[in-house]
Amino acid sequence: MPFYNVWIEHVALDLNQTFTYRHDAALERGMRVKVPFNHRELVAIVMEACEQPDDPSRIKDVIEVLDEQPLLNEELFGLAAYMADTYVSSMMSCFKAMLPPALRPATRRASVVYEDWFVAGDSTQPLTKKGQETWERLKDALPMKASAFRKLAKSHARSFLERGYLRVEKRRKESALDLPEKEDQTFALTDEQRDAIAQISASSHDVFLLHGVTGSGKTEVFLRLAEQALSENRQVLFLVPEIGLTPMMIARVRSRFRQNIAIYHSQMSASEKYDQYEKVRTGEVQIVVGTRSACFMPFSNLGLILMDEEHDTSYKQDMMPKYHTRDLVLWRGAYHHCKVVLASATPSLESYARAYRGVFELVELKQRIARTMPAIRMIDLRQEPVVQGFSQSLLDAIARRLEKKEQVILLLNRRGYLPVVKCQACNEVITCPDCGIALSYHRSNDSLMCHCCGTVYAFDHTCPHCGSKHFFNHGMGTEKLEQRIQSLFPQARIVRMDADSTRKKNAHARLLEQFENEGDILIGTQMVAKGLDFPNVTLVGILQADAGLVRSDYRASEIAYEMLEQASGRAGRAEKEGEVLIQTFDQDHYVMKSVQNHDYKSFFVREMQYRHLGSYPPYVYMATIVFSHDDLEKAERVARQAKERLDGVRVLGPIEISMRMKKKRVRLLVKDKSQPHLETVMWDLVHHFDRSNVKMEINMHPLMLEE
DNA sequence: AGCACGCCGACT
DNA sequence: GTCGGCGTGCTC
Repeated sequence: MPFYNVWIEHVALDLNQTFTYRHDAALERGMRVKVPFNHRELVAIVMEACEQPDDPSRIKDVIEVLDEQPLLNEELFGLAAYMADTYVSSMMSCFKAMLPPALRPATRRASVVYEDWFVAGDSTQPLTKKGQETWERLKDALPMKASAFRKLAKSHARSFLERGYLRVEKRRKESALDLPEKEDQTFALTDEQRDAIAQISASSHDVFLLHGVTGSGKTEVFLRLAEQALSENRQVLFLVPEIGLTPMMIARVRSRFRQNIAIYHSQMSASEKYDQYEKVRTGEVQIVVGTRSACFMPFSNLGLILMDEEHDTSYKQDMMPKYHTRDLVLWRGAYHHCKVVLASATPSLESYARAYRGVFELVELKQRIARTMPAIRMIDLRQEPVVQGFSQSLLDAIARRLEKKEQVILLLNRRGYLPVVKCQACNEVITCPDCGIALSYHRSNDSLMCHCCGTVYAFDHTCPHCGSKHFFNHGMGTEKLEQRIQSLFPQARIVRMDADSTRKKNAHARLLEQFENEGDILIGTQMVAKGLDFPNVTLVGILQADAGLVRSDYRASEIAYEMLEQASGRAGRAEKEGEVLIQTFDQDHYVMKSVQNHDYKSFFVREMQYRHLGSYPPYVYMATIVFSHDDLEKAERVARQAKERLDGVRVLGPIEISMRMKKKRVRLLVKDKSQPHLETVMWDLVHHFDRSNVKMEINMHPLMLEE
């Protein structure tokens, strides 16, 4: 049959349909071809052979076949279709997300990137005195990247080359990430770990939620489960939120499985990604450890999927297609009839709710290995004054730890920081009378705005509860904090970690190493709350603990709980007993109470009531639609027209949100009890709504409403 | 998406 | 008279 339906290269939703071309030789689904399309040549992916169309006069010929073998197998084709449906995206955008860069439709073959390295040559030619010194200093560091050597040797590199001290060698560009080497250690299992493994192995369920407190030895459970799958000759997918944040965990998995493992993450070069992808496809490796994009690896015989820190928001992609890794691995797990283990010390409400209802099987690890949970102490800021961020209690505690040569982590909570307005006299936050949500302050026009219904209120600088005119001034940077703590403890060696200091490649890992080896105090934003495991850290101090609680986002409490609980888990991870101090204005808040007792379940129960009352996930499914245009009026008008069209679902908005790419933006929030119904309604909008030049972007199941 | 076509204003 | 601005329509 010489006719084929293909998906063309464009990712636009307007072109989310197959086109028919003619080709006389046989083509297989998943091969790339080059085709003429609207005055140009495009790459396309073959979907299927088809009958001769009704109007064959328009049909053009395939220009060239680009692959001998299909790039995507039947499973991955199915996954693309599921992803496109679920996230209201085009098939092509899904293909592009799934394939490593080297194999994406527009690229012809894997491009291998080389870079210059210097290796030592054997030369005895004379050098200048300065040159000799430089050579002595640097020769032992060879071989080394040419660019790095040039930086260190200043002007000498050229003369070294000319005189034969250096030779240039082309080497394949490698990942910028250095993972630590680690000796493999197999730990004896505790009874609890043994039970967890036995429960998962013996169960007839497919999906598990492993709820294990920080330090309960989840990694060893993962490794044992992986060993089991491997012994049955099946492959293992091990997902982590960000490679850079869990270097020790990766090192442990790698040291256990050595040659058997592929690592896949966003910082790798295109050719490295391609290599790893091929190794999985050919079955050369059996285990893949990777970040969210690793969920597309071409496994043939998957036996186990592990998803660590399943609550982590980096599992949700924020570009089209806006997929959540969890949904995709559940689909793949079902396809391969293999077990999926979602793990976290602070599970997402969605996952825990499913475990609660028995959709997933709950497995718990309640005890730390040979240690107790750290003691948590609330410092009531209504009783004790804060001076430039610190209470006296916290400063005393820091001094005690430094004296004992132990390490301290200080966390400044700025997550999702929105400038809410809180009264100094009565401690109330100004809220929207219609929505009951904290209003956020907008400096530009000195007004208060509700990010739920979009109403703007004038701010008369008077508390509506008590009439006071004094408000708390939230807002302190890590830099200021560092200066302050340095002046109080001049001897202390301080490492600061925030978005600013970690902008450079590998800065993250370098700063952590610096802290572990020669630091006393680590100051950082919430990024220091995740995954770190330093045995000598015995005190964790949290400043502005309630900054997140008064956020207008419906997930504020969940995020705050997660942050506090994860941060507490950083203290006392070895034999030394840990201590956590939380500075709060609101120690009776249920988030604070639950954290203090390490009681996730009580947090869950309270939070679910709130979600139920407000009609929020997991009780409803949500989607946002963002309209963007130069002209705000026009974007709003089209948004209102779209709202009219959305039938049988609840729609909130439109509200104006922040500008992006110089475009004004407005947002609709859509809610419905049925996921399939929500999908149907959104697809209907995409197909039949005339958005007349206004860009429309859909985000299904968004995690962040502020965009 | 991205290109051609078309219909208007300001220049050699 | 033409060059080029970007609105509209179409793509097997």
